[in-house]
Amino acid sequence: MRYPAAETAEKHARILDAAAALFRKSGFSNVSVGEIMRATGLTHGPFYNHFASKEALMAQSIEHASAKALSDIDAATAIDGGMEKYLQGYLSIDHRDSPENGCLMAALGTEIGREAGARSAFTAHLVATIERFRKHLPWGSKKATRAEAIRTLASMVGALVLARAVDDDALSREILRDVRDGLRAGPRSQAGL
Amino acid sequence: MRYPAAETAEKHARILDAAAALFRKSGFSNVSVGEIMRATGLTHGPFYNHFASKEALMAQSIEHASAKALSDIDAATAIDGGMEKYLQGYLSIDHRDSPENGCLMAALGTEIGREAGARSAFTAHLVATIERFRKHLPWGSKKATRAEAIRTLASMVGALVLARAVDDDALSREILRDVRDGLRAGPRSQAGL
DNA sequence: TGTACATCAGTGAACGCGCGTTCACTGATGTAC
DNA sequence: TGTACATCAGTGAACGCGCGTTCACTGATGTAC
Repeated sequence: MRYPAAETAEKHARILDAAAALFRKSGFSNVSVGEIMRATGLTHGPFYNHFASKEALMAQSIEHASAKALSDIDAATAIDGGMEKYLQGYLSIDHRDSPENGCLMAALGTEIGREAGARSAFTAHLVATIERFRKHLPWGSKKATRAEAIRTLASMVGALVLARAVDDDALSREILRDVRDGLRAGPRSQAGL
Repeated sequence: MRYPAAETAEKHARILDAAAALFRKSGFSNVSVGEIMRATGLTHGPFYNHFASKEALMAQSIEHASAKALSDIDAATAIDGGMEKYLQGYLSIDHRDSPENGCLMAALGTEIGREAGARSAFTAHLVATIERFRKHLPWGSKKATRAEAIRTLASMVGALVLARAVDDDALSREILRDVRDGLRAGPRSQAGL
């Protein structure tokens, strides 16, 4: 039967929401089209009214999650000291335990390189994230270089990936805490080796 | 037909080699038991003479790759300045482009948390790796704390994951270079913020 | 040392299952008059 | 405003396919005598 036009756009958005959450929680290959559609309260058939294929949905769900993630950073950095809070929140137990609402890179990082469509959407997300980090890293504008933004991001993503992969809660918390402390200490000294 | 006893053990090892390489290259769910067996030159049937299930193979292939990876670190650190070379090699284009022979954590990081058997094998690997890093980080024994080892590892894994996920070769090389430069600079200063 | 036979890793057809995707059908909505 | 009908998102059965796993069978190896 025919449905009100307004509902169609809203269902499209609901499919994207469900896909973005389920993909981050379980990985691309462990989530079926049927599972995503069930999560929106529909049967699997109309999926192809909304998306050309599962692969197309992967790419679009990354764009969808990226827009949300970037606006979260923008909201955080709009207030004073917001970036510091953002960094600490990123390396929190809560974030570790809710991949479905969390960082794309930490949740799907190792799988994205294998999906052509996902890769380019992801690249755009990373470029935008680096730029925001560069502008807003809390240790002052003079030292806040693009290289430092990249190093900070790599630490954060690596820490979350390891903290989630590990079986041992004490070790997992230790990883998050150590990297949090390292960020609080500011950029790497240039007087090392 | 019956086969020489010596061949059986050798085939078991070949299955583990093939699995460890294919899993790192394509991810657990994108590699089938048949594909692994074909890579060893056998048909899929005898797989179950060697392993109880695909899931059991995942866990054992992690142990197998871990043993190899740890002995590589040991070999590197046996010579002077070896650890520095190891760190630079980790963040090289070659390593980025050969996940099948490379770091477990960077290749399967986001998938391991979802596989119970793989998780505990991975945890043992991470514990052993952290300990080796702690002992051998190149900026001198006084500053080489466990926390610094963890921070270094998180940076390296994050950098490789991002460098592989990205579509843009220049950005990918920039990520590797920036994190390499950051490691060369030594541990984070405590005089930051 | 030579012969008879039990062993068991490998073969390849077969299993049930869930996947991504397609399609004939339904029927309230939106539109033409 | 009221009626007739074309539209099209949703339904759910069906498709071919590859997956993990099983199993009756094969036949050279290793062993008992």
